[in-house]
Amino acid sequence: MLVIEDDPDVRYALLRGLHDRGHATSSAANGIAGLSEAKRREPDVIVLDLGLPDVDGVEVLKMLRAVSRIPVVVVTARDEERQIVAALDNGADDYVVKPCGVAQLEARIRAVLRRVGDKRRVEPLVVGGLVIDPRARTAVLDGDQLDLAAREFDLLNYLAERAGQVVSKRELLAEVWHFAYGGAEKTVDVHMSWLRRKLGESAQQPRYLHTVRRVGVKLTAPGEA
Amino acid sequence: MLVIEDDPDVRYALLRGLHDRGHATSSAANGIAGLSEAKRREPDVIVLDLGLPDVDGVEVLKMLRAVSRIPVVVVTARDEERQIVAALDNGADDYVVKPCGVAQLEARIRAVLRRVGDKRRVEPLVVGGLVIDPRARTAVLDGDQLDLAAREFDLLNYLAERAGQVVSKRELLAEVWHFAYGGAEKTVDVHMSWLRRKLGESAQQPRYLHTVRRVGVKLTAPGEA
DNA sequence: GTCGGGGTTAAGAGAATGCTAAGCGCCGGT
DNA sequence: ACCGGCGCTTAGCATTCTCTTAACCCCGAC
Repeated sequence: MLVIEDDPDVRYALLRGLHDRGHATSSAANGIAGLSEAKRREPDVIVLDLGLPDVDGVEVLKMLRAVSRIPVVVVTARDEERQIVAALDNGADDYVVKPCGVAQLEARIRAVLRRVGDKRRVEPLVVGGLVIDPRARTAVLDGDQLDLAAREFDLLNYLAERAGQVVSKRELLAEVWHFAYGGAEKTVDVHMSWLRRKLGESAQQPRYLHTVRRVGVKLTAPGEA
Repeated sequence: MLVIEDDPDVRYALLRGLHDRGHATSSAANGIAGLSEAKRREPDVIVLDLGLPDVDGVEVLKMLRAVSRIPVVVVTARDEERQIVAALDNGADDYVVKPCGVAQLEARIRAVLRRVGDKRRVEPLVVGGLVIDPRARTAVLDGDQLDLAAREFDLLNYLAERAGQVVSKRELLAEVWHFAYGGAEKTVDVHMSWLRRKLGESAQQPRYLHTVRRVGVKLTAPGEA
């Protein structure tokens, strides 16, 4: 889910609301950044404000449609009704008139996803003896339910989504902690340690959580590389 | 499909347009007539103009909501923004700003129908020893009927529809309380507490209502994760 | 040996939650 | 119109839990 919206207040409100509902979110404050984000992240849905500072929203939409068919929900202020038509003609999947609540927006998003066939995974993630259900926020290891704190679960979930890949601490700070910049990487170490304890392993004898020195960490099933 | 709209031109335009698209339609020119039509015909959707000659549209909505949960799409002129908020707070499912085309209105109607469509379940919800009948608005726990206030029932029902999933308080405020923005999350806590009492459990010893710290709450059958 | 990374543990600050009680508005009865 | 009850929200306080920071240790590379 990518939100392209210039007003920081609105953007933040949307991100928070959508994140709370279990969407993985990212955002951009203008059209150019939005397009590059869209290409980089390949979100399942894009929420696009028409009133962007740099490029007209409809232009953004055209450029998007030139390369992908990611569903787009357009958000627009009232006095841009002509643009709504243009947006729909250029492949927008739905639109919402501001001001609108997050609930309404999310309903539209759900509807759009349903329409195009929601490919979002609803199945739990499985990595070896680990089963992670993001919707229930439960993690089961070899049949035993793990009791994880919020960050611990988010961390494990993020790594499980990328099982087998090395993930840098900086990336974790950005994606799991939602720190735009900086943040102490040490914090990640601490949480990793706790996670290892709860997974019944240690850094010396890792089973799932592997440190890759100077690079980051990797979650793999035991026995695999 | 019932259209409650005082302006004859608009009314006929809507009726004709909607009829042409295969909806069974009826109409009323004022609030009183609209309410009696709604009661008599039990339409699947109601299109409600806020600017009625006899009764304020929001009042009509309130009266409607007192007796039914038929989806309502509100139609409003531009300068009635406060009323939009009031309408949504009183249970409107969506709104459209005039002037708008029939196509647009119909899209909204479709979206609303789609949204409530899955909710038109006739079967009661069952979660462990809990049986919830949304139509009768009754909840039974282990054979005993629970005496729930309106909000308590809505809350329980919403959670039961998503049994096993974690739901955030903000989502609850949006979906159960119909607060577009903000709202005090403490309110949810209080209702949760009351619900727990009536379910014969406490936060320390939960059976159905589980707190997921920093995320939200989850309704599950006892014994399940 | 020394330096840079990591790993682990400990502890305090701050946030989130649970619950009681008070306040308030709405509605039905009189 | 007045009264009383009920349901909902707000306020406050106690309590629990999480996250971060800080400190110290270990290890491998140079």
